[in-house]
Amino acid sequence: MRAVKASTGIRQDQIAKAALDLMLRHDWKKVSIAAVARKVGVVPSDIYRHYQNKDAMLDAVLDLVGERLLENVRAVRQETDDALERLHRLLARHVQLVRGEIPIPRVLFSEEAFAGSPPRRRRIYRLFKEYLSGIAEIMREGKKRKRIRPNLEPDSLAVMFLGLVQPAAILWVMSGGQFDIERQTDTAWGFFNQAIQVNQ
Amino acid sequence: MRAVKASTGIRQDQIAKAALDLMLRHDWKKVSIAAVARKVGVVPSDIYRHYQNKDAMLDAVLDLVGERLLENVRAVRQETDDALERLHRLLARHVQLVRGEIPIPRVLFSEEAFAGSPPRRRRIYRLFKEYLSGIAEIMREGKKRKRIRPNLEPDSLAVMFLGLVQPAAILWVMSGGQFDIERQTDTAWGFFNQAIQVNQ
DNA sequence: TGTACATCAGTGAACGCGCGTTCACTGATGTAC
DNA sequence: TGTACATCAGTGAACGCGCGTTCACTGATGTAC
Repeated sequence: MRAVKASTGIRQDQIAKAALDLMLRHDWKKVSIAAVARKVGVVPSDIYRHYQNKDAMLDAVLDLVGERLLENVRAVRQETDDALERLHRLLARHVQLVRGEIPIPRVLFSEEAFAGSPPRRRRIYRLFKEYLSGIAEIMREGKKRKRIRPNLEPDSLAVMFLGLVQPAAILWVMSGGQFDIERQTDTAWGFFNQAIQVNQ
Repeated sequence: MRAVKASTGIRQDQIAKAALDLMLRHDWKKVSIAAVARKVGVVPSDIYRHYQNKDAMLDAVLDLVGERLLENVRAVRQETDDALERLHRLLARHVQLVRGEIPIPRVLFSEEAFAGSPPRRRRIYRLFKEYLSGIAEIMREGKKRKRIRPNLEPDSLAVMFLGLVQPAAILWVMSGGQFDIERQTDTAWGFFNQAIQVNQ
């Protein structure tokens, strides 16, 4: 049965999302053009109508992921003024992304991140850095408002902040959902929060 | 030129080490039988004399990595009695492994860890867990000797400990060695150490 | 000590599968007159 | 309002490359007598 026509703009988006979704279960190499096409409801060769090749498709997927991460930073900034509360919520949102919609570990620790073409690697590195600097910015403001201890360096602290989720996220994926990521990050947050906040 | 004969025991070891070495630069999928063979100095088909298939080869590689990690735990236990010093040294050793000899991120966060066959995934998960429980054990002893605060839970703390290196290790690999992993882990350790130790 | 045979590691050609990509086509949708 | 043509998304067959794996072989090493 012939698929209903759709404009390239729409299809590009559908394709990127389908690919990202497939990455919940497989890594990029195993996400075949055929599988993406099947999910979108077209035939493999039609993908090439909308993306130059598989590589260009990956760029679109990376954009999606980056967008989601930065969106979370923006959201928690709006939700509250308190740096500690912002971080707490960001952590929760990050966990939600990992658990539900977005295979962050598979995208950010993918082979492409480690050994892809230099421009691709730089792109992922930049994405990572942008997220980190969003986190650092929250911390900087927290220091100014005397919520976070003055002797701590925001940039290093931001990397440590990621360390609160990362091993947990990996254990969670690796265990097939067995590992209790919520509990681990809750505990980790309690510890981290305690260690960075200015004592009243 | 025909390769010099060697016994299967020796070749198996050479092959596993060659494969692990190649993983410093490529992920498992890209580590071809041909490349491993070339590195060992034999012809691709000879690999099958010593391993049933590529999968069996990966098991051997995982054994190597696991062995190195647990070896570090044993070593720092012997070097000093103090829990905090043990942890500090373990962190340094872990960084050394990442930096130099062993592509820990590529092995432990590999596609095989995330989506390999269930037995393979369980195997890597177990390896991870063993390392973690080695770390937790050091912490438990530290609590007993009143070096580590009594209100902290060793198992969660061990995962957090991994969080001190993990993001840094990934940034280091991703940036092609640009990111200053030493500085980051030093800072992170100072922070962590301060937060877990019993104040004198 | 030498000879004959068994054992086993190393070789090279060939096979086959998965999968990304190309290409000439079909048919639907939009637009000019 | 209807017709003709241009544009562009969707199709299916075919190609080619990379790579794991097989297999019948060669030749070196070890061992029995």
